[in-house]
Amino acid sequence: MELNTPNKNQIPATNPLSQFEDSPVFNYINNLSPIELVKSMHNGQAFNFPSFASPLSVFASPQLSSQSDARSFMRRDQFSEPSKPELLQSKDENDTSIGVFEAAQLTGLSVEQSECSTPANSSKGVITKLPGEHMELAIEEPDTLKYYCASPDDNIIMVPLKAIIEPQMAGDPNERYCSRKSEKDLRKIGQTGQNEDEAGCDWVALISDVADILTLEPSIDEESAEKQKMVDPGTISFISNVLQAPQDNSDDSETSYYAGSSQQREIGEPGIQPVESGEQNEAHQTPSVFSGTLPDKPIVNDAAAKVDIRGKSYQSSSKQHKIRRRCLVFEMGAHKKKLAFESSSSTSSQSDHMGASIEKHATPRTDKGKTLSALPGRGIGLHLNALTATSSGNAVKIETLASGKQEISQPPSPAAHMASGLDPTSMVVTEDFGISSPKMKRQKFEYLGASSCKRCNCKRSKCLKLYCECFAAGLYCIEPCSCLECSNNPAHEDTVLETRRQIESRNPLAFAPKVIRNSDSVSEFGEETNKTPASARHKRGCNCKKSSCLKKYCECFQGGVGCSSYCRCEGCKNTFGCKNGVEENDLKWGESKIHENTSNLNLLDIIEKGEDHPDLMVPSKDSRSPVHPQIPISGQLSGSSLCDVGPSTKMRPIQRFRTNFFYHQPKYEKHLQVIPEDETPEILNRNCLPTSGVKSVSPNSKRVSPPHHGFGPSTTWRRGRKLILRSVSPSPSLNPPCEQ
DNA sequence: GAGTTTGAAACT
DNA sequence: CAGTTTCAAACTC
Repeated sequence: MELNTPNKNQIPATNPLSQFEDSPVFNYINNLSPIELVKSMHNGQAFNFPSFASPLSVFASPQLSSQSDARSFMRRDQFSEPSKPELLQSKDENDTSIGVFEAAQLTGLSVEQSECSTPANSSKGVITKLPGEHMELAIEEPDTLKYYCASPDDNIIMVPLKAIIEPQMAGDPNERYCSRKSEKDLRKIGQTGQNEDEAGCDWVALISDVADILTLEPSIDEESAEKQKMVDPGTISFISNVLQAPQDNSDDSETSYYAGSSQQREIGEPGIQPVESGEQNEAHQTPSVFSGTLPDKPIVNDAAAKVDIRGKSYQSSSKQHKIRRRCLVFEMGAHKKKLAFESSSSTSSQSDHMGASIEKHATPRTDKGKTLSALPGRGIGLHLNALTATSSGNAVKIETLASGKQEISQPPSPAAHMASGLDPTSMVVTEDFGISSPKMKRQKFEYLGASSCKRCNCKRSKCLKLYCECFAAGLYCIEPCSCLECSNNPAHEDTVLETRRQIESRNPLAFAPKVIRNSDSVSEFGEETNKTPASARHKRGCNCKKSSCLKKYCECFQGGVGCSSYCRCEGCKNTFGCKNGVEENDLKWGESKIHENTSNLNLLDIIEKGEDHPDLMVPSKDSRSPVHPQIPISGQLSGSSLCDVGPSTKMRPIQRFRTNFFYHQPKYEKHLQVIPEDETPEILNRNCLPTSGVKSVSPNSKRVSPPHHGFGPSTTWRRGRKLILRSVSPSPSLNPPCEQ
């Protein structure tokens, strides 16, 4: 996060941005969210993440607003000549700093692209290239956003933002160089707080890649674009689109997949070639990773744009639906790690953390029915959900297979670490398709406990129910699966999507990560919950009766998290600590012991729920209270808190997003799935209610309902909680670097 | 590998 | 919403 955080002080006085900073717009934006505004803005701005635009849509009528923004963007784009003050002016004119901002950034993308592709004439690049296809693309994005806004699948949207940006920060100098050409312009356009030169460069670079795709790829046919527009959101989210990240420079063309519709486009990006480098790849990885997990279309798009990767993309000759199964597996063993990083051309850039890398897998792998090469070492299964718990700064590795499959490597989440006792730094998440035997299958889950690359064995569900781990993970079944009559495959995509939709309609969180980190939700509010050892928990909690939560029957246990007050388990002996952990930790911090281990009701939990439970923020139909207690009572809300966002969500979409707990999730993690799908907006809105307070517990359900107004005992508790939290020093392993 | 246990998911 | 059934993973032998 540090990297991402723009440091104005570091900006040279001569930096052109300084002028920009003086602008009212800049100030205004800055004021909106003092903390990391820049970052968030950028993140949210990611052009290829239509979902970002969704802030508006999320809170209001996504479609309209999205399009509106888009149009505005287009107009602005035309206006926005890189070097012209007009941009600034337009911003000033613009009522919304954010909306404009986004537009501006989008424009910036175009600009960047133009310049990169045509260095000679940077200023003209934008206009000259916008027409035609580019324009369409720009417009199209909004549409996509629209879908995302409405789709429950949005859950992941926020993730990519940081993911992308941050990696970019460490981007390749070469790339920066390219970006720099237009950097100045970009800054004028989109720069709000990102004054830091390097950051700016990276950011620009990121955009530029996207822009490259948009502008450089003449081959993109309109038809495809149209189809994408038509794509069902659910489809997008479900399908495991994969970014192809060919890293071989030798590859002349790169393929991007518009997974959103399961359709792919082939995009040649010669212009990006120079940029491709290990670092570059690294920078791009993150997005890629998320793309796989997230609602696809936007991300994929982005991924395609960003991921200049080597490795052959999985292309379909006839725009077939490209669906790939993605699996995340922790690969244990140093050699694996080494492989992962060495193979990637980029090992380097991320100074303090393992570099993310995209590597092409030498051994071709294929989708179900084809031979898969086994990876060396023993893999630890990591469900996508597991990513949610990953601490920021951890390297993410995406391994793109020749067949189009991707491997995503990522250090295990804290929870996983806790569960496994493994050194986070020694682990790499790798997709391992080679594990097919039951033994191996089990091994996958050994440490993380999170579901990982699933290989189901369904016999009656056709792999279209949540019983099926593949389906539940949003993956198509692949060869290693032993399922019968499987319908969870590209051939039945429609069915799969429809089923998914149905399930989501029943339970919007059905495909959400089962394990979430508390810190995610709370960080927003200035809490340090993530510093609590037991910072992860199961979304719904378990209901174990006989396993004492000590076996993998228990989802909490399996997920490597402790049981929480959400659990209805009996005789819980979960060693990961949540229930116990909370108690213990709190006690350590001086809080009086309030609850029993197995107690279903405990004030700490209640409090914790109120503060830490993103998952509490569930759809209205969920019995759990969505109200976030912290806001009203604590009075500690940061300026960026949800409440602060204020009524003008429209005006400040990004800000609003920023306040979203998702947004604050550590860079590479939670976003992927932690982000609840549609409910996010609702949640946020509710959270803003000033009346929300500490939740009351229902003995039976262990669910809490928000007290209405009033600072009763709950307030006290809450306060106690806060005090405790403040006094506690974060656990390094669990605490991602402070974003600030 | 077969059978049992377990608890989530689905159903009523 | 609670109780029951179905299901497949986890587990045991």
